[in-house]
Amino acid sequence: MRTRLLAVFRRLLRHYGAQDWWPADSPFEVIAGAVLTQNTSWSNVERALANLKRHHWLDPATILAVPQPDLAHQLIPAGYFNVKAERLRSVCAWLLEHGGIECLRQRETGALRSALLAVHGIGPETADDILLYAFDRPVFVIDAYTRRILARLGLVRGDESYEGLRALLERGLRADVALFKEYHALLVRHGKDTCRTHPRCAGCCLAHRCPARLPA
DNA sequence: TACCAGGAGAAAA
DNA sequence: TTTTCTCATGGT
Repeated sequence: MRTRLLAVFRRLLRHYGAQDWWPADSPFEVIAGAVLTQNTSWSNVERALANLKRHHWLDPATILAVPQPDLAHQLIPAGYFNVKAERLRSVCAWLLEHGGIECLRQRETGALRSALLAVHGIGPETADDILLYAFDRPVFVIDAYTRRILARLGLVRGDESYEGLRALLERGLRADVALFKEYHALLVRHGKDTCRTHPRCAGCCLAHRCPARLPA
């Protein structure tokens, strides 16, 4: 498993180059982006984040001080703006209640993950985005791309539970923050890449050496 | 026009 | 417990 997972990683890295995720200037921007990107394309998230930056609102205390309708208005480009305004406020309240990001860094990964999952609006994938990219914890993020691509490559079944698939990959690769960050980024990069031979294939190119994208 | 995108929670079955 | 519905904008 480890050998095959690393082989896929090396092929993706060779083909796309390092993605250097997460695109953010601060750990809090990672957290905000993780909430805003739920079921939403990143280009739309960038517009909402730009709105927050323009207003100098990209800060937990400020976001809590702003009236929720005003916050929601700035989140319109990211879609689900009422839901996301509430979720962003929930995670900001949680951060402040626990002394902020740097204070939370003292916590053990399992305890931190449980605490994150208890926050309204933070599910497994969002929690793991935050743990890996904001807290530098060796947690493998499972998203639709990961499941689809690795299933098409025959490395996993594809119908595993979120936790089952995460455990499978973390055991297979061993704890490596830098590897997990780059691997997830490359899977997303590949998943977004539309194959000219097989539209919306998301992964077939690696599996079948699609001539449209991978040299024979 | 219909579908999808870097999900999660509530409601219904 | 599992499945379905809701939230919503922007690009293809």
